[in-house]
Amino acid sequence: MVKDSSTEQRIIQAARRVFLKKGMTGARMQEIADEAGINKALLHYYFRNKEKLFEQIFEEVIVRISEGLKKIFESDMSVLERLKSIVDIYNDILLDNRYLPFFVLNEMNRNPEMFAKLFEQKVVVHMRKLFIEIQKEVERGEINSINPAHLLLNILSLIIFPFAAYPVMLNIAPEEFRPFFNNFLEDRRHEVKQFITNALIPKNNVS
Amino acid sequence: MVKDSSTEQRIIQAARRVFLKKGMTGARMQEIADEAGINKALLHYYFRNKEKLFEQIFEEVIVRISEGLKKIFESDMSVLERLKSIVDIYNDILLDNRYLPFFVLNEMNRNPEMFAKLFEQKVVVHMRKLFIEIQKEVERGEINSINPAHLLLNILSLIIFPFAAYPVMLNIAPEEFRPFFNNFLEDRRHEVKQFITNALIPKNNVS
DNA sequence: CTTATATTTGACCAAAAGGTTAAATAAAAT
DNA sequence: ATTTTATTTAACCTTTTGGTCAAATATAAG
Repeated sequence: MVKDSSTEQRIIQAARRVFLKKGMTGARMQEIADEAGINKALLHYYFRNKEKLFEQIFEEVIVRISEGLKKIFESDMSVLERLKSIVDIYNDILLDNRYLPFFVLNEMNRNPEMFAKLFEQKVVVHMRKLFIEIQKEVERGEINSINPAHLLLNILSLIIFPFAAYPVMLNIAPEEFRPFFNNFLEDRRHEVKQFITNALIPKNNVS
Repeated sequence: MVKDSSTEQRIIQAARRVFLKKGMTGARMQEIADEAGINKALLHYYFRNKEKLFEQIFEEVIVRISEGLKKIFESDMSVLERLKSIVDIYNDILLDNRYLPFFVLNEMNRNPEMFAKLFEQKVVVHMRKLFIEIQKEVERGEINSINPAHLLLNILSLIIFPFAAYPVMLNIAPEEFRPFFNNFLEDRRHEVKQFITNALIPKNNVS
């Protein structure tokens, strides 16, 4: 007899929902069990403890994030195109799961070592390439002079942060300004690409 | 006899440290007591419960954040100057307390209503002004066309997110790239101002 | 000095939350 | 059909954690 994969899957899905929404410390095993429609004992039967279950979900998330980068680097594009692809890919991922930014930030802060370790193997290779490419592009005068580390973090910031801040922004925005927030997160894709293009293309380079 | 303000102050300082670092759910009353050099009973003698203590710290934080905005609006500047001032002021605040972004995001997510409510009274007035000013500036062609909501969130993202992401970035950055991360957070001030200036000043407007 | 008031503590309590166990049930293998 | 293995549960245990209390100590007032 084989372990019932549907129950295991239900648990993983439930854990994903709860952990993403509330983080490791905020999540409750009981809540995950309820969400999966089982009891706590069964939850512990499938996953020894909270840590183990969390790690599984966490790794899943890291994989999803790093796969995005990989995709970009398998294709053949200019730096600006690559950067725009990053925007597209991560905007998609975040639209698909709006709690991801909170989750990632939360865990970054709670356990930077684990985060760095998992991320390292999967992302650093690509980051290194991108760093070098950006530097070359700056030297060639194709884009404005900028420290690649700042540029990359600028882009990540522009994509990720708004997903975390959006619910609050919407709440505090007075009625009259609501129209500005229609379709807001979907529009980030376009807005961010426009913003970084404007910021990077040299002024004397008007086409 | 008057309540010993030094003990109360020590508690508040300890609570600030712990809450900011670990958030409401992650913080432990025992840890706050230890950090303040007292025991839990005394902690509860000064502050009825965790919620009350947390609210005090939380409000402090909101006040600090909103005071920054107020300062900007009491002075008389162009929109771009105002936006640059936001960068300066918040970069200072964050340099002074690097856990603030994590804290704010955490609480934004945990309790968006409370956040919105407290923020509303103190920030919305200024936000409304800035929205209108940005729109005017766009209409006059002084800056590139942009939805004010996106622009504001762009700026906040560029300032706030890197403080949360920096420790991890540093960890995963390979040795060879360490120089790019020297003085990183201090440089954000300059980098962000440059970036948004480039992004906002129209191309045909080279001075 | 004595009384009153404020401060501080150790010991304790109750609830929440993670985790275990033994027994029941279901499914597969023989 | 019977044995074996996997799944599921109710009840229970342990640790963590927020919170309380009565007693002790310090400080100020009369």
